[in-house]
Amino acid sequence: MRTKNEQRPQEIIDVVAHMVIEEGISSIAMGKVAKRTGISQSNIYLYFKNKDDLLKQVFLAQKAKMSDYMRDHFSEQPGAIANMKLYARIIYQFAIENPVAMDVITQYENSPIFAQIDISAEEAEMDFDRVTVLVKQGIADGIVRDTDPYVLMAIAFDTLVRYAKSVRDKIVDPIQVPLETILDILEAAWLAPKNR
Amino acid sequence: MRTKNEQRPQEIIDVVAHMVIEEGISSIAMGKVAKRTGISQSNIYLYFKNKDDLLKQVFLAQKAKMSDYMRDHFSEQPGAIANMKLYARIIYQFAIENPVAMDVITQYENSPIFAQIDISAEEAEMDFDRVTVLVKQGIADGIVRDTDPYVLMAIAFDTLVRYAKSVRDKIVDPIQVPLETILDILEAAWLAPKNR
Amino acid sequence: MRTKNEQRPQEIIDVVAHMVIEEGISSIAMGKVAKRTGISQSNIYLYFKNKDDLLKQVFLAQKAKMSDYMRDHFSEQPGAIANMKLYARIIYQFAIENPVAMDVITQYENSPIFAQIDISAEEAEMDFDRVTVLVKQGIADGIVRDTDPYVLMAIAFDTLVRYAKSVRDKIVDPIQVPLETILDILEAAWLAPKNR
Amino acid sequence: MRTKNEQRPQEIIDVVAHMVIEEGISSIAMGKVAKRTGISQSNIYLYFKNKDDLLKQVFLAQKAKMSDYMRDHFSEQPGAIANMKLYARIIYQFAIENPVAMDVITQYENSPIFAQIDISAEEAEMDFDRVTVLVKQGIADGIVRDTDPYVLMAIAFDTLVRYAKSVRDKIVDPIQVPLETILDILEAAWLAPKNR
DNA sequence: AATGAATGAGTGTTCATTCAT
DNA sequence: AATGAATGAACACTCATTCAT
Repeated sequence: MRTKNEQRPQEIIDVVAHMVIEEGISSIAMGKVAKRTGISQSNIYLYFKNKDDLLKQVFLAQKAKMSDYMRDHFSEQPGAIANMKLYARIIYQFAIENPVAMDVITQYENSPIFAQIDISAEEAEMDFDRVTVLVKQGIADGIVRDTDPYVLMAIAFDTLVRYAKSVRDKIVDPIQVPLETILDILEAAWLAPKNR
Repeated sequence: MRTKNEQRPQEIIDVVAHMVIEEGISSIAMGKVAKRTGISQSNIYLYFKNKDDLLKQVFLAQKAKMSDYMRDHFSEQPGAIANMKLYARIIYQFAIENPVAMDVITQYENSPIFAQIDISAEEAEMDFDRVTVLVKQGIADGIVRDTDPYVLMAIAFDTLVRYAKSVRDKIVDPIQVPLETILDILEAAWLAPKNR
Repeated sequence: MRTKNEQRPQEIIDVVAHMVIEEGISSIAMGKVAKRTGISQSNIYLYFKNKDDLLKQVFLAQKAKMSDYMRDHFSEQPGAIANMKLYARIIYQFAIENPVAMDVITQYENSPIFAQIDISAEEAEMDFDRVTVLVKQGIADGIVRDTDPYVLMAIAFDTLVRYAKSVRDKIVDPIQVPLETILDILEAAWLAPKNR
Repeated sequence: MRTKNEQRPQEIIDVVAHMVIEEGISSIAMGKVAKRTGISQSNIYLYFKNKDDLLKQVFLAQKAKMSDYMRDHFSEQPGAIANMKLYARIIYQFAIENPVAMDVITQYENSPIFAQIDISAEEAEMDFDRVTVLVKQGIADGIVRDTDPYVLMAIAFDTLVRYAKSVRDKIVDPIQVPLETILDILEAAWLAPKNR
């Protein structure tokens, strides 16, 4: 028998990820994927059950990339705010280093296709868990603003993603508005009122 | 004699906007649009050059709706922060009152379709112009944090959109985290450090 | 607007009927149908909801052909046996004159595809109704063998179909075994034992 | 050493026969066959030249089953009619005991696939040979109706097959219309007119 | 102006068969 | 001998768009 080409599924996923940011999820077509990867259309079905499965795998691969990146770079800091800042910093770094992955993730999360594809909730949710515990501690200690940690983290996430994208698209100049400024803004937003 | 035809394009746009949030941009089909509007398929081409044009008009219509809403509800307040808060409040109100329009806007802005369809940059950009002047004044007065106004307004925009969506999706409870809390957070983010 | 080509659906049905006897139901493909009719594949869907619908219409058209033929040629005779013989004769004549229709009908009725396609029972059932009443009368009069009329008619139907097919395929020589012989055999089978 | 391989072709044939009556010839797919038998898809081609060959072997196997059954159960009786009745009885019994085989046979014989697959005429023809000799003797003796023996036997065959199927499908109640009635009908059909 | 008819290109998916080991 | 990998051709069906009136 022929030996299996082990890298192929990953290769396909990578190609589709690029196609997603180039043309959008909605115009991903199995035929185009085949053409871009140079394998026959029917062959894609050896690795993926169907188109939905392929799209799901593409999304999960990017999520995994981000999770791995976070795991590799995050280490607990002294103080809730320091942890939150580190978290934000890592997201930015990831967005800069992996623009494709980041774009794919945000595009999926804003697409109704995403809702149709059956992705279990835990797979889909932003992985705020680890830092959320620390945020809660910060709130208990009176350092962090006493409100839903999800809201605080979401603000950070959205802001960093937008910032990274703006920098990439040259809408914002990172010299004039460096990452540190964004982190300062977020710190101000996070801090408990009495702590200012 | 008022002809029915002049309403038709708007009617089609409204229908498509609803279809976009129901099924996503990708599954908009001219045939379905024809069926939903009761207009013959070929007739759509009397009002729109092609599908891309239709989708573009749909997007621009929602943008216009938001601009109109802003114009109708915004009135200059004393103090930069008050203006910014009002601006944020209006965005939230619009998102709540016009979920379809808001969804369409964010869906488009996160999709490369957006880039492919020929929309001139000024049409696409968030219309921060009016409040931007006031923000700049606030910065000059030393009240508002001295950084790119676009960044400050984008944080507000993204945060409110996410908040409105989270409320709608019941991820965030508006009783526990009321709009005022979000505005407080934004105020903290906006204020010049020395003003805290 | 273009004027509708009214004959097209019928034309398609005729072509498919011929394809059925040439290649079998199972190898009917929309692409082949399109090629044979000379219209574009997508156009078939203007006239038929889908392939199942097309196959169903093809079958029903042949059934209708047979029903019409029976209606046009059957007239009540004096005596049950005379009626049954006339019925048998008409079936034979129809099979000879409409070999395609007859083949399609028998092929459908022996195919599991037939079961999958949703054809209401009354549409599918052999139309023995009219003659059945007369057979029952014959039984009541003691002329016809006292058993299920369906069985008696089915024997006639199967026998005539086989006979017509055998004649066509030159397995049986109609000079040596004329239709009258078959009818004699059937008469013997039908007659009540005491009437012999 | 008995190798497993020699049973494999037969095993495949049996599986396909069942699939034929479950889903019809048309939906037999080599992939499905492989899955059902647990043999790898490409391995089927070790035993069968191609799909047509497989289908042909399936058909011939059922024919052989019927021939064997006939050989095992038929024994010459005194009197032509007795022989013919026994023949008919055996066909019925076979149809009841081997519905799969019987269904496959009739499904094939009513399909042009049958004609396309290269099956030599003698393989395909109903094997009336043995009893035909006896029928001819009956005709010579003036007991059996003087006509083509093939016609007489075909009537019996078709009638029994239809009867068995009707009983199975509960269209005919075997209590109300027992096999003996069918045999009586056939006897009446067979007998030379003067012998009634 | 208005529209039903028409279609070629494309959609996702399955399939019989061959290849390479 | 045995089999997983691979594929081109086909499958049913949809679509954006144009045509003819």
